[in-house]
Amino acid sequence: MNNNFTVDYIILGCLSINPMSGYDIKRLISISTSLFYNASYGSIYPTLKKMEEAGLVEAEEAVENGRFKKIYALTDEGRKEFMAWLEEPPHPIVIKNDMLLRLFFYRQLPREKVLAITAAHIEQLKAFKLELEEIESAEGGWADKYQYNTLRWGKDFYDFQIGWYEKLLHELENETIK
Amino acid sequence: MNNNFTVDYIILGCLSINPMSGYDIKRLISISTSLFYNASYGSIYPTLKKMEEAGLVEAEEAVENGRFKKIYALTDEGRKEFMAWLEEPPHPIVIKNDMLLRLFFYRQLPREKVLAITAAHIEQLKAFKLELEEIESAEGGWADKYQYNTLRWGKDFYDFQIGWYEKLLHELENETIK
DNA sequence: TTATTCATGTAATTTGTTACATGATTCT
DNA sequence: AGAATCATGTAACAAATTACATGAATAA
Repeated sequence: MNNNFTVDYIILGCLSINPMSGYDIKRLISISTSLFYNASYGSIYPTLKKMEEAGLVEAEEAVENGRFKKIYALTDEGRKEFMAWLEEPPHPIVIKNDMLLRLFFYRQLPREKVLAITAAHIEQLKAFKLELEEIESAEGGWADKYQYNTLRWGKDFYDFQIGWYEKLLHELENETIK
Repeated sequence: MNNNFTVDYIILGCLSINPMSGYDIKRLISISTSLFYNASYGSIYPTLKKMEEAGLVEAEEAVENGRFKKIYALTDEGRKEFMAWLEEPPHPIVIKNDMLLRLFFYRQLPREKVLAITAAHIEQLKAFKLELEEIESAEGGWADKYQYNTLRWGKDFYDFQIGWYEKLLHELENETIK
C-alpha cells in the first residue's frame, strides 16, 4: 500500500476486530476514534472497494433484518498487512487548532472580545466532554483496556484544554485590574 | 473567500503583524504556529498570488541584501477580511493522532512490543519538547502575551502527553506482575 | 403518512503536500 | 570550489470531504 498514515489502516483495524460493513465501520469510528482519527463514507466505501481489488479484504453480501449489507472481512494477506503496520512506530501527531491560531493574533482584538471568545470556547469544550461521557456510558462493554485508554485520553485531553483555557482566562481577567 | 478554516487566514495574519515575503511567512509559521497549524511553500505562494488577484494583499518587489524579494502587505480590504475572521468563534480542534489509533488496536500486539513502542514514543515526545524549548530560547523577543501563550500551550501539551503516556506505561508494566 | 435511520455508493471539488526547477548569495 | 541558505515558483499527485442520488425499513 502507499502511505501508512491514511484511512486504510483504521479500516483494516476495524475489520481485524470483527467482520463488518462500511456502515458499521463508520459507526464504530464515530463512537470510538473520531476524536483523534475520523473518516467519512466518501473515503470508507471507495477504500473498501480498492482493498477488495487488492485482495486485502473479502466481501460477503448478506441480508440482515431484511436489510442488504456487504460484510467485509480481512483476508490472510490483509491481516498480515495490518499486523505489519501495527508494529511500526507511530507518526507524530498532526493538529489543526483554530482557537490557538486565532489566539496568536488576538492582540489585535479588543480585550472584551478575547475574553468572550475564550469563555465561549471553554463552554464548548465542556459540552464536547459531556457528549463524550454520554457515549461512554451508553457503550457499556468496552472490550479491552487499550480501547478504554483511548477513550480516557479523550476525557483527559478535554480536561487539559479546559484547565488551560480557564487559567488563561483568569490571567487575562486579572491583568488590567492592576 | 471560501472556507474559513484554510491556510488563507494564517497568511493574512502574518501580514497583519508585518509586511513580509512568502519565505518570511514560512519561517514565521515554522517557529511559531507549526505545532498547531502548518503550511508549505506549495500552499503559501499560490495563495499569495490568489489573494493579490482578489485585492486582499499587495506585492512590492524589492532587493534586500542583494536578494530579490516580493514583500506582501495587507490592503484595507485584506485587513477588513482578516479582522472579520478574527472575531468569529473558532472551529473545533482537528487531530490526527497515529499513536492513539494504534493503541486502539494494541490488544493484538504482544505486550513487550506495546511497552517498547510506548517507551519510544515518550522519548520522541521529550525530544520534540526540547526542540520547542530551543526555538523559544533562540527567539528572544516574543512580541506579545498572546503569542507567548501559544508557545506555552505547546510546552504544556507536550507535558500533558508525556505524563499521560508515562502513566499508561506504568499501568501496563504493573499489570501482569500480579 | 411522513420523517428518520439503515445502507451503499459516486462525482465534483477542496485542500494541500511533495518533488522538482531555477538561480543568486553566503558560509566553509 | 562546493555546500548550504535564501528566495520564488509550478506541476503532479494524494487524500479526503461534501453533496448528492438511491432505496428499503422502521419509528412517530
